Amino acid sequence: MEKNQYFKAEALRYLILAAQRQGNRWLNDMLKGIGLTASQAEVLRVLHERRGISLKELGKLLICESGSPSRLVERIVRDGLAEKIVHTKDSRYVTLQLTQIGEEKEQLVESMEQQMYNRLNHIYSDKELEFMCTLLSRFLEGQPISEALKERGFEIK
Amino acid sequence: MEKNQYFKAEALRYLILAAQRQGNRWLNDMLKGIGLTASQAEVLRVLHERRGISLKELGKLLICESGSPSRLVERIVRDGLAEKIVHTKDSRYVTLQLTQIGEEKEQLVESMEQQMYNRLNHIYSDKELEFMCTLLSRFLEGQPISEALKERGFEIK
DNA sequence: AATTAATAAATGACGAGTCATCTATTTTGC
DNA sequence: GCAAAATAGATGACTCGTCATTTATTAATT
Repeated sequence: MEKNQYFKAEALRYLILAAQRQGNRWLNDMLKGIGLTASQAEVLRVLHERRGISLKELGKLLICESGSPSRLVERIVRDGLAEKIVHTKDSRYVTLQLTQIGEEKEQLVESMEQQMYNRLNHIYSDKELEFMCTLLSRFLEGQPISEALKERGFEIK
Repeated sequence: MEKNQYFKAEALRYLILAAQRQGNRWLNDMLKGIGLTASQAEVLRVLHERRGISLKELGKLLICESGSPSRLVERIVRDGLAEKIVHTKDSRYVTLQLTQIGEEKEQLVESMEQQMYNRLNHIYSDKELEFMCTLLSRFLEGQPISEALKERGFEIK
């Protein structure tokens, strides 16, 4: 029944890719209703939790993007969901703050995400969720992205 | 220790996203050496296995893209790795074939992928790989992408 | 104080991804 | 045979995602 030594590793690779894409499509389908994308929604959630952080700090917290989220934020500002405030003491920094509309949309994002999490809770038992998280964490150990996950509180211990 | 009912589901969501991104960066780093992207590499692998399939059939087999891979293939043809041949009986169809250079690069892709699979085999036991595949398959059950995975042979049974 | 380093953010360039729409061709149903 | 429906692929528009480079500002070095 064994194909070759790489069979399961390759299957895992494509299953992770497929799961990420599928989940993204679900979320984007819901978010489309309020004119947001999954990446923009992640920014709103982070800015709601940590008002006044800089672009650089935001970048270190996002999972959806590894570099500087300049343009992601640019579109969010353009759409009136957040505003940039140049730091008074060090004008290299730009701090970010959600607008009233941004805060309102953030609330809607939360409820949409919960629909997705309900779905996951329905598919998987608590132990299964935990086991998958543990195994995926092992894969990411030592990578820069692990810092972001840790900062965001997604540590499974 | 429980944060809230959605904590693990949310962690899983972001861990899958992070793992997909991380794996993609690894692969792209390697592939950059031969001027390819991970998506292009997937196309080469599929076209190597199934010579002469149409764009539509290719689209149904790819995990990296859900729609029609018109432009992905466009760039591969532009770079001289494959050629399009209009079907003689039904000129709506375009069939695809790797060029000599395309075949050579496909071989290099295989060996680079194996490096990644070796890494996965080192991180995980056989049972762990299998369990993760089983659980991720459950998430994708009933979704169109499952057909692609099945066609590609990534069924864990 | 002037020059150099370092740092934050913006920008250019490119290739994905996705959805909607358009074009060309073939099938179908009468 | 011909108009309508179906189908394959191309294309437009938009947003990611990533890397490299540039710009502006501050910190460090001499």
